[in-house]
Amino acid sequence: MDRPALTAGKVYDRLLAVYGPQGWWPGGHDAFEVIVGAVLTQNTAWTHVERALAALRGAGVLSPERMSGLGEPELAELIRPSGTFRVKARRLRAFLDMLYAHFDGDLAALLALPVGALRKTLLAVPGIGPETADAIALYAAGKTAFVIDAYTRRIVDRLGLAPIERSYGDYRALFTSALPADAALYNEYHALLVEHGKRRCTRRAPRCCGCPLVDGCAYARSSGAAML
DNA sequence: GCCCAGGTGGGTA
DNA sequence: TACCCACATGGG
Repeated sequence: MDRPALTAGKVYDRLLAVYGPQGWWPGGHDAFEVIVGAVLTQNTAWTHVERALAALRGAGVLSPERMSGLGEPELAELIRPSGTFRVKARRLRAFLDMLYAHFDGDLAALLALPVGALRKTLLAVPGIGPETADAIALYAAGKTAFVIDAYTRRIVDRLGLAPIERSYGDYRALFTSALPADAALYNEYHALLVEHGKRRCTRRAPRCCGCPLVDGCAYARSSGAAML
């Protein structure tokens, strides 16, 4: 290596310098709304999720109690704008079933679990996978759970930092082993990776130009420039 | 008209 | 284990 490796901390510093704080669910948000959003955003743009959340709010069912009283087809219809709505209605129903079966509908009790137990409980719900479980643990419960998504994997891969085992856990360890266990940091970092990932270069770009994560590029240039 | 979005689970080899 | 596919709307 003729250049020092980019560390997780340095990547964060550069992204924050270029994009600024992202402010994803920075507290003060209703935990249930965050959980519903985490499920609705699966393979879906956030703008679509916002419409579905607005519909749920408008119908007055954005709480565990009220949503539980809804039939699955009715719920599906409300969240239609978020795409794969029948699948997501089933997943929200499965979450509520778990919440009532094991926590008597007490969301605060679920979210008070230690991060390991919370994650395990969430992963047992059909339709909640590792990314959604970590997103809920981090953004709804404020636990130190680092979220790995498709953007993060791609950015890590293209920086040449891919773990040997390309599993979810190994990507996550790449960050958690290099960073202090700080939920606010994890929150901001994931949001920054998403922001950067959305601005990726065109598929055919031969080389990165203006990307904040590549040494030698004028990363202070327009954030609309080609990215990793 | 095509591609993709803050994934997950089921099926097949 | 490693792919492939369904799920489905709406913005660029």
